[in-house]
Amino acid sequence: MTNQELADLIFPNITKTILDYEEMYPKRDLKEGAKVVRFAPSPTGFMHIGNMMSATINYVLAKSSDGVFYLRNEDTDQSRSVDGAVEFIYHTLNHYGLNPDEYEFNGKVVGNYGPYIQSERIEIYHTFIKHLISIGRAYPCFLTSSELDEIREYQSKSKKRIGIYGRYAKFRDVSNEEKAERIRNGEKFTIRFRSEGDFNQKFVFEDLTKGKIEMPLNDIDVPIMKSENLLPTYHFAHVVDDHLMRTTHVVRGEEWMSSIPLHYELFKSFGFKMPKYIHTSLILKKDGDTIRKISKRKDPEALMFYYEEKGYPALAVIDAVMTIANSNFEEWRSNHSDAPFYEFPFSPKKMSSSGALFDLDKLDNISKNIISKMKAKDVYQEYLDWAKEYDDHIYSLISQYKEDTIAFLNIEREVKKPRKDYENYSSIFPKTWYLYDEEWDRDLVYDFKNIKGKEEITSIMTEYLEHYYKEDDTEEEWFSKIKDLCSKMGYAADMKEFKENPGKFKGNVADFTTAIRVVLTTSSMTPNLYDIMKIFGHDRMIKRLEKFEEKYFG
RNA sequence: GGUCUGUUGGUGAAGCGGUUAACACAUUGCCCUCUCAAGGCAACAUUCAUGGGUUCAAAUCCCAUACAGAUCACCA
Repeated sequence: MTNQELADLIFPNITKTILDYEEMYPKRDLKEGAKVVRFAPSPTGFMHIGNMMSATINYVLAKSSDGVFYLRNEDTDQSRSVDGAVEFIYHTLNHYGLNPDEYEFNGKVVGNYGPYIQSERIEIYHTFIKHLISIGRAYPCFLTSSELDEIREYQSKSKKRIGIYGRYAKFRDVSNEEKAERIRNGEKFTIRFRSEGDFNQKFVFEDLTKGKIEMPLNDIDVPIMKSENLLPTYHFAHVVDDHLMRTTHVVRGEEWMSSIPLHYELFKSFGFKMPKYIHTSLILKKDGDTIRKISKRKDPEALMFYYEEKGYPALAVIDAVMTIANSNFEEWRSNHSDAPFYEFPFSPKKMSSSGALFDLDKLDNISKNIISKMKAKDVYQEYLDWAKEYDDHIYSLISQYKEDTIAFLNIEREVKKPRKDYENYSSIFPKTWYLYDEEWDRDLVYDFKNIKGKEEITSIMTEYLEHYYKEDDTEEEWFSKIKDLCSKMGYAADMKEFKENPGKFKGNVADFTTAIRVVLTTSSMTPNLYDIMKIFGHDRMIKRLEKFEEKYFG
């Protein structure tokens, strides 16, 4: 029995040839140097920061070369697939502006190289497997899982290399007649690649970030098709898909590095050119004294949900990821503060070859800078969008007090050196709640620092409101009045004077304004008092004073 | 155990045979200041995992050791 006959027996319904697919998916007509890249997650878990980094790098590579960025759903492991994972991937790419040029979602296919969902490509895989069987480079293998276990156990006990190779590849040289017989008897089988490599020979592989690496040739007969669902394994799908979709650059995690010898041989067996590879190092996490791979279970910040829930601006997350990917991104960013991130000249060579810790402090810093440069109304809008999704109470408050909220967010904004108070939208409310009258029902804690004596505080406030406050004072007028009243009541209006002679005064301007500030906000740490008073206006200040008296005088 | 990769301060890192070992974040201190935030100025690795070697000269080249990580599934 010939190999071709065996192939026909296994795949009787496959009539196309690999040449048919070559014609169906011709070389892409792109300009010289254009990169074709893909983001190819498997829906076995939710999108995490490592995926995000890979997607971002892919996007930059495609955009900066006028290439193509496509999305491929690697769903060949259907038993482990997680509900909602696919939706979340689309949502996340969209949220961060990493929209693919080609994709397939909810029955809609965009692009000429699909299907973009692996489970829909089964006929293609079978055609390619059939081809391999017909040329003697693949064969059905009837090893059961318990036999496989035995082999593995023996190998590890006797310290031999683990895997189905050489004499362990029991069905490699069994006659086609016997194989056909077993198939006709309904025996389950997997299709294995028939390796021709010699483990003692080396070849040189060039990774775009790690450089030249010497590796042994593959000699393992790996499964390329699973017996259960007849879907290909990752390795085989990678070769077929990235060839047919004309991928030029594969960006994937470092954990794939060690299957390079296999992929190398697989591509060679078809006579296909290998794409270029960028193996990215893992994102690590410091856990006490040890450093380990970031974990979806232990580290909330590993999953992309975290950043949306906290309300980080999408750009901040992208910039933080880019900073890890290429450390010179930061410098570029400071010189091109308004340029889209994909204009950054990303270089795979500049990627760190050791794993990086994802630094949340750094993210906060990047994010504070980004938010500080936004216009108040834009901050408000994003804050509102965030609240709508995650906090009904805040949402209704800030909708109701839109003008006040924007005015508050505008304090010391749009100046050369704007305030950097907020690292994300969830951190705004804890710092601004006192703006809203409704919030003053809570158990109030006033933090007065140096000013002691509630009568003193009340008289400062009363005095100020009755005789000094004027709605349309400029900031200069306002402050000189504060100083006047301040010295009239025995406080030093001038800080230097106070420092030279502290014993002469009850306190200084700072203490004096603290009293006002805390009555109005309960906090000694707020933005510019003048601006806050402007927002409040006379009546609300009176109300705040009443609140204060209620609390301390009953 | 096999195969690969990596190791520069608290973190991310620059560095590519001769540098006071950049820069950013964090931290600390001072200044400025109505508080805060910001800003300004400082401090923070005598040393580049360790041990050898090459060299007039090494974080940079070579070798060994240690440690860390990845992988060795009909998971991706």
